[in-house]
Amino acid sequence: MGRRVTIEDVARAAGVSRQTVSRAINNKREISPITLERVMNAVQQLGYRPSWVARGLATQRTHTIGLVVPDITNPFFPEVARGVQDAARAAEYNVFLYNTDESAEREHQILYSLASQPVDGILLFGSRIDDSDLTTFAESYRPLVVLNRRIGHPGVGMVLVDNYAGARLAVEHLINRGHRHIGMLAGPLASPSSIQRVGGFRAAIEQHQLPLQDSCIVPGPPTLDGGREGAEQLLYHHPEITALFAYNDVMALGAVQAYIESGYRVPDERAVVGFDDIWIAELVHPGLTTIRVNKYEVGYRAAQCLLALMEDPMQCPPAVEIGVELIIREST
Amino acid sequence: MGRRVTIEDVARAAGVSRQTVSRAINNKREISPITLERVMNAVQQLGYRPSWVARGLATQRTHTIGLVVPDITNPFFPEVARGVQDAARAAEYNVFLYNTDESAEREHQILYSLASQPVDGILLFGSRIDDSDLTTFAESYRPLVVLNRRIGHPGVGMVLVDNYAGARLAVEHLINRGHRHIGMLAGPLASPSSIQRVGGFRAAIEQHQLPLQDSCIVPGPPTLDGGREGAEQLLYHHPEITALFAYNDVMALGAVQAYIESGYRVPDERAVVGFDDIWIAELVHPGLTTIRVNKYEVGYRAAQCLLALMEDPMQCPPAVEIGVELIIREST
DNA sequence: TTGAAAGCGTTACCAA
DNA sequence: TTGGTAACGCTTTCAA
Repeated sequence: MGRRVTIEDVARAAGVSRQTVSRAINNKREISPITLERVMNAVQQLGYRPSWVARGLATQRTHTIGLVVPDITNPFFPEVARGVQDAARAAEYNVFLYNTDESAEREHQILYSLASQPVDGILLFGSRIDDSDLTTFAESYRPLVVLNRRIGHPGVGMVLVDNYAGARLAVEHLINRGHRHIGMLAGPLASPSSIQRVGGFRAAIEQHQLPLQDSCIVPGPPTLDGGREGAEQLLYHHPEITALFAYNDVMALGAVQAYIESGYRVPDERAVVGFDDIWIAELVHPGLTTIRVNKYEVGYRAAQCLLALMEDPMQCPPAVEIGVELIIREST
Repeated sequence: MGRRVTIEDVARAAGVSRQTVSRAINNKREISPITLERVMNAVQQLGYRPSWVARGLATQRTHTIGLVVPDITNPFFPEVARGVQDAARAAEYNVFLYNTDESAEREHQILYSLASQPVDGILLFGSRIDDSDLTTFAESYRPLVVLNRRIGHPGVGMVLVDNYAGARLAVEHLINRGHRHIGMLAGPLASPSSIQRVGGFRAAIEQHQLPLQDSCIVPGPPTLDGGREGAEQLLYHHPEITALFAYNDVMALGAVQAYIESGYRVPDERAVVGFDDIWIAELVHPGLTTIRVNKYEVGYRAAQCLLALMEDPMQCPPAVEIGVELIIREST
């Protein structure tokens, strides 16, 4: 292994000062072509690679961002993460990944620990802490971009998926298909996107003057089992419900399973529409009708917003709006 | 925002030296209970959080590992990543995530850049560079754990999925089902796990003295389209083939789609078995017969191995062996 | 265009 | 048990 090659070694080899080496490798142009070449040769020769840690300490910037998601195994997030990575890579940033497991406490821990971590900015997706906590954090902290939350604060960026419109599209589609008793699997109660989707759901139902009891909206974890159990519960308490709008595709898939296991045919007897349009939505049978969200775009644009914010931390960037689209398949 | 609270501020507030503060926050016990308490009070009061960057520069360790995967949107990897994250978190390590896109060149870039990055160790999954490059890298570098490669080098850990046995299990299952003309979708040629799976495939075929032409083994990207195209190609050139063993579940799913679109019934007329047992394998219709790999375990144990290696970088840890299991569903 | 000196915030080493 | 001083490897500031 040997000792690390430092800027000092390069300086000595090239017969210049450390500072000159620094200028050379950072493309400052207050340097003569001849010295530049000499330095670069020495860099090559010695295989010098500047230390990001030392540089980070000197500049107070580490070229690193933290990506916080509920759970990377939730199929919504890998694509988002991919978008983030690609945007980050283009700007030569590294990405730390953290999972909160939908736990506000865990999220707190991570956010708190990130304060001493070498990150220049944070991407917070699927946040479960409450608004006041988040604002406090934003105030004491560096640039931050949040998903599906309105935080009007300098240095904080927002990416907003049009959950409300998406939910309405879903419900109206079900109504068009002739359903009059529609339930909802609401997902995690603490999730802003859940609140927004429930809002759109209610609005559409009311607008069409359909019956709606609160007990027709059941919360649950955004997982296959969460969807299955929610559907079973509704089947038991509200057998009149013939169609379900699910918080996300995974829950929708669970619901379809529950229906089929209970002997119902989908879509003939029971219909289900999901949200997100994860890649398997078109592979399963019946194909899942859903609201498409461009997940890669969510990640990519969030990262871009963060990068801009890190350039100028005091700005209030406009919210990044992500549109949605109804994708009709066989489950409705 | 204000200026950062440093160890100096704490020292002043507590009326001790920086060194004493350092001892206090690092739980060294060469410190009297009274001073410890005084220091900790000051830490609380000022909201002091040590800087990982400064600490990293001083200790030459950043408590960070780099996780390199081909593509986090390939459904094999989120679970692996999750295992890594959980193991890393337990040891208070951060995880950088990088995607190579199955490109050896890109992998090179990442590995090379990681040399100046603040990581204490690297987890390399789905590597596509050749053995000599990898060995060179391992030599000049810090602890490293690779998946599905035998690199006998101090400081390098190995996690080996039993691809060979898995492939044999798959093929023997197909043979038991009465198939005599079996093809393989081999996945990425440069992938060691592909080579191992092809090896197991050939061995099983030969042992049962079944016919096998090289053209019955077609490579392709490990994606849905890769599987679909591979299956179509085989359908065209080798219509006698009634069963397919696919490099992974995603390709297998693509193959099933291709068959169904071409009017074949699965499993009655054509059978397919995959590899990995990703979560949707049991959701699709027909459910996919596959070889189960505990992906979370792969990540978790790889990370543990790396953590041990970072404690003692010169050891040659035993390879971590990951067993596999045949899961029979409706596609065969 | 170049170089010297002073940080950046921490820990390591040695002396008190 | 404590504190002083010197790293760690780089950039920034200012002077030449």
